[in-house]
Amino acid sequence: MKSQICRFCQVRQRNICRVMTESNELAALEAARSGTIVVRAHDMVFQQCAPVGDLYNVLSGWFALYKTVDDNRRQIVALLLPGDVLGIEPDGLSTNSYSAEALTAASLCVIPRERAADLRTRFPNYGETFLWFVEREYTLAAERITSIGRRSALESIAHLLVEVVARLKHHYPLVSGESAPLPLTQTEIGDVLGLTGVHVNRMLRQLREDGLADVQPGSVRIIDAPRLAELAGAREEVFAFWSTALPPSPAEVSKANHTHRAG
Amino acid sequence: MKSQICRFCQVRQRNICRVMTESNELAALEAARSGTIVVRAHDMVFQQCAPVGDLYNVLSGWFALYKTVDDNRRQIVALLLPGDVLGIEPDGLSTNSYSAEALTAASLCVIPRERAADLRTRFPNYGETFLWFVEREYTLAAERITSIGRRSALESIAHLLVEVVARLKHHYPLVSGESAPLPLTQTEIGDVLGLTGVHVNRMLRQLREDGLADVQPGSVRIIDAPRLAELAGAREEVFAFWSTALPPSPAEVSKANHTHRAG
DNA sequence: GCAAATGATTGATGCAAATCAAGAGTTGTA
DNA sequence: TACAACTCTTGATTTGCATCAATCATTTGC
Repeated sequence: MKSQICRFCQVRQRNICRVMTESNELAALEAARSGTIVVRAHDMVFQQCAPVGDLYNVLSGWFALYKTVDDNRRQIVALLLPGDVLGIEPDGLSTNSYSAEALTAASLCVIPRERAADLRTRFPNYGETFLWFVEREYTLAAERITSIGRRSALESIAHLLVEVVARLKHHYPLVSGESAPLPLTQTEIGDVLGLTGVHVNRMLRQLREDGLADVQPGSVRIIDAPRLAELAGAREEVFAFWSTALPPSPAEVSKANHTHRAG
Repeated sequence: MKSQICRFCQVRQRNICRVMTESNELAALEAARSGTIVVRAHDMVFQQCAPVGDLYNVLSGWFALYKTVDDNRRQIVALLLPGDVLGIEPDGLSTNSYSAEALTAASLCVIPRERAADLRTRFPNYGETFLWFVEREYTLAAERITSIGRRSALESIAHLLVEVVARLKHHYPLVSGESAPLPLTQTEIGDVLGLTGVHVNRMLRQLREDGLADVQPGSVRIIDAPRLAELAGAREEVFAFWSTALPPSPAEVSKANHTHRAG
């Protein structure tokens, strides 16, 4: 049954919807969503100056959010992985402040913006979880600012690799813990870190020669995790958070939703 | 009466609390807050690796959120003005991901973190407004990433000046619209944009010589707003948002809180 | 009212990363 | 099969910004 799709959703345990476990909550989710979008690699989801549209949950694939300064300067402001929220914009902004495109073949769960607000209001724990995901994106953005502003090219690339592998562990308990998909071209890595593709190439070669990490088209292999993390200036605890942290547990959630409905 | 302080709060119309207008809502705010903190310029509010503490509303003054890479590299990830929320961190992170310090003499309204969560849950519109402020910070962070990553030093300084003046208009309808306080040293401007103080100095001189803006210790004067905005690559609408946008109006809010309590 | 910081300003020099250029693989496709 | 379009790679050159260094100009403290 089409209307029961949320019950069988593969990524529900890893995204906002995880706090919605009871049958009326699942029904509310199913009523709120307006469909699924499947896109190919390099398809654009929405564009910077277009009117603000729907919200999305990333079901599969990678996305890049980016801003264009002029025709030949592009800055990726966020990388989105399965479970992440796509379309964060403060209410009152009439046009998107960034563009979004798929980096790989991907799929999205579509939630009209006002229905998401309705869910947050009716189910406070859904609201709390939504907030948690936005706060998490903010934390990543702050880290990115630090990389671009004050870390050397080598350090910030190392940091990005460690970050991505940590975030991926969220979704795929990797066999070795040292290898992961990385569907980014060198130019795209440059667009994330404010560098040119040429320079990214040289820094990747150095990481390889130094025996820290080996980036091949489509994948990363972490060779010496401790030294790579040290180069990245990584705080152990923060990466642990990215790889394991989840919003408040379903148990807490359902309790709070109950409390609220009862009060 | 001490317990009635929120009713007379000067910045309430400009911060999260603006949606709490009815007397039970104000009472809830007053019960939630645990006090006011007054700090001097350069006082630290909390430090990067310390356990996550309270949430704050900025009542007056400016604050800087920053990360330290090593002893001699510092990156300011956000500038906070009156009305802004201080202490955004996703639940589950046990230590702060950044430090916070006052740039001027300033004051903060203190809200224990779990009580803020309680307010969001009990008053869904407070929750929506809280989310709005976090989303707004995220938007600013994305813009900062773009400045540092893909704009020249001159462009990103121009952008910062336009941004700050726009955000200040929120609070102080300025007489001329062209002049504003800017309690940042040149080194601090550099720490915001990933530049050295020396280079900031040269770029500021150029802005002055080109007749775009005049930054003096403690203040900015925008001389040619259109040309400065063009140099900044500013989208008109976005700056308009920063200078005027507010979260959902009290009218909408009180309606929704009612609806929810009734349902 | 003098000393000691602190911040602003300017010059000289060095380097990290951009830009320009060109060849080698790869992938898609006509 | 071959052509077009990417992507990766490497070398040569340029440049924007950092670094080092010194001199002023303001504040702050005693």
